[in-house]
Amino acid sequence: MYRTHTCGELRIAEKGKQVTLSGWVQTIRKFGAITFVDLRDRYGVTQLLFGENLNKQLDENPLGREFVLQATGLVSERSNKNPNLPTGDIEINVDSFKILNKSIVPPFTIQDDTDGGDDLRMKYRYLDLRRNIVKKNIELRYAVNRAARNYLHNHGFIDIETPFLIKSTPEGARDFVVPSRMNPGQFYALPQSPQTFKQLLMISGYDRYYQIVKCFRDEDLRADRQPEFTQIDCEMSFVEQEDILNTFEGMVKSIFKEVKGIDYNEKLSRMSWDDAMRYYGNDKPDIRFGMKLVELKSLFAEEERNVFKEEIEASGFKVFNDAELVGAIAVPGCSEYTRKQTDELTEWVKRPQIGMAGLAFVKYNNDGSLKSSIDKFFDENKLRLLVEKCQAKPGDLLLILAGKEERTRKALSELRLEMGERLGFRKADEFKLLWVLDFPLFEFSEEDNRWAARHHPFTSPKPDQIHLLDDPSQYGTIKANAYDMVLNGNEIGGGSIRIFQRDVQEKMFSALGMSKEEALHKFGFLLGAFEYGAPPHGGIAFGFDRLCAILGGSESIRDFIAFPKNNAGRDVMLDAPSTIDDKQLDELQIKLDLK
RNA sequence: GGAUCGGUAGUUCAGUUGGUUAGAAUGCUGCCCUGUCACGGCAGAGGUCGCGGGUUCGAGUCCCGUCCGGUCCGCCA
Repeated sequence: MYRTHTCGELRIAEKGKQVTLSGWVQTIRKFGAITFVDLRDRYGVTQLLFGENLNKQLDENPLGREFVLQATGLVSERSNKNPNLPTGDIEINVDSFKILNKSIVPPFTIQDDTDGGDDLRMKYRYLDLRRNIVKKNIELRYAVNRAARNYLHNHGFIDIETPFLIKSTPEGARDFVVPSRMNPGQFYALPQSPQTFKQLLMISGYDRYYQIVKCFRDEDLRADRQPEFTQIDCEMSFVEQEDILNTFEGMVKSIFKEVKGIDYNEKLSRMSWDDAMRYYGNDKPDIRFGMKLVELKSLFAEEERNVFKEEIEASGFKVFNDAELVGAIAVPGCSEYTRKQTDELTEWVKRPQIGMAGLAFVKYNNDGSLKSSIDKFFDENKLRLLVEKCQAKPGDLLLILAGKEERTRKALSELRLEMGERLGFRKADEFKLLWVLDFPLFEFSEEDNRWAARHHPFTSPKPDQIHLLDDPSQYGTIKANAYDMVLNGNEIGGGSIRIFQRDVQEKMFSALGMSKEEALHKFGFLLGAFEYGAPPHGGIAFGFDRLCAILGGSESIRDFIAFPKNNAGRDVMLDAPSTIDDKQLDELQIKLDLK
């Protein structure tokens, strides 16, 4: 028997028991005649005491860090207790031990505050996973998984697996493809989501489906984006949007309760997509703090802008002149910013990623006076108007951006988040959930010069707007029965009520610039299925990795995935992807012609 | 496709204006130590300064290229 107990469970109550533990050597502390060893396993750390009688044996079989050790001895009360350790009242007075396996010196220390860099940790991920801090994340992930499953099971959902080798439909993200040996020249695609399968399951009558499932997208990575990631994928029949919102509000609250012990009692806030864009410049607002965007253009009436035109252009601040959007945020308590600080913010918005031409500011000083970077263009009355419009308070710093609508909105949003971050308004232990509703059905793709589905092509328009699908000039105004759940400024879930009638779906495909033949070729199976009694249905999918990361207080999902890819999509441990043998290529009848 | 930061001891990093033998901490090895738990003390080993080229009397330091890693933009229905 390798062990009678784990390294995390022994307490003073077990004093006097003869036990055997197995685990990894965390640290060795040698004191001449006696030696302390901290033995670690998944469950914790227990101190082993090697007395004088074992010195000879230790000399012959020296221990090292990360050796796998089995030790038998008596549970003893420590003379010096360690209150920082759950097992800190006891130690094992070892009378025999056995080295089960040796270890070479690990490339980084297996500790919470490891000295290892990311690169190295990923290369030796199996060692990194031994670290308590990473183990906690992996355990948290399982807790979220379990909480979701429990909730969904208790609400009548069943888990049905859907295939991974499916058909490529180049709509949306780029597909990962897999060559078919038995069908030379043909390829499977890995699913970006089980979307069409879960809709087919609704048609089959499995009216509550879920799956915690891998999805694949061949797009560039980010700290919160991996090429293979996991979704909590759900679909329901005979439901309206309200049913789905309530059901999954419940699921997320249940996850909060079970995983974090948080009672999220209030009903989730709801915001229209229009309002999200207007007040936050963003379809996933972080509502842990205010600093809403204020549109100021109305204050710069045409004639007044013209009055200042020349001066403004001469000053280099011409953006006010022909700006599509002039917007501001009132940053609380920053009116005392120095020139250096405002200059730094100006540089910040000028970075290519933000791409603004400049930044104007108004300091609303605590004594009520105003000081701005645009004093020479605007008299005090005008500045007062700005301040009032922003509902600023003394002590606030107004930051004003102007330019092209989309870019400026985005920049204001980024600036708001940045200032929120700098001022400590984005606390990792505060959680604010939000539904964003009424997304536009389409967005125009400049690249393809056509309308594209904002969510996906199976999303239903608002029922009273379905007729607008017949009028391309109205595409921009159609709203969808689509919804996102947002947690602290992150989209954690999104879904929609689906189209379930063949003619509507055909119109949708046509609106997306797909010919009838093309639609049949790509989605004939779905169109056909719609003709056999498809029920009204809708669903949602949650980004499982991202949800775990946020609950774990991290921006990066990599620490919540046991074996993640790096930012070039490589697994640095396996060194994958890699080339394959000529034999494999031959079998697939594939010839490489690399450019 | 683009921007940006980084690459120096096993590891994390410092290295001034280009100037003698490239440092610190930690880890590692050895010795000492009977109550540590970030043990302590003494001694020691450990370097292709990512790689290639260039400028220079002289390059870790400057320039060009390249590779690797982090972050971001584009992209991600």
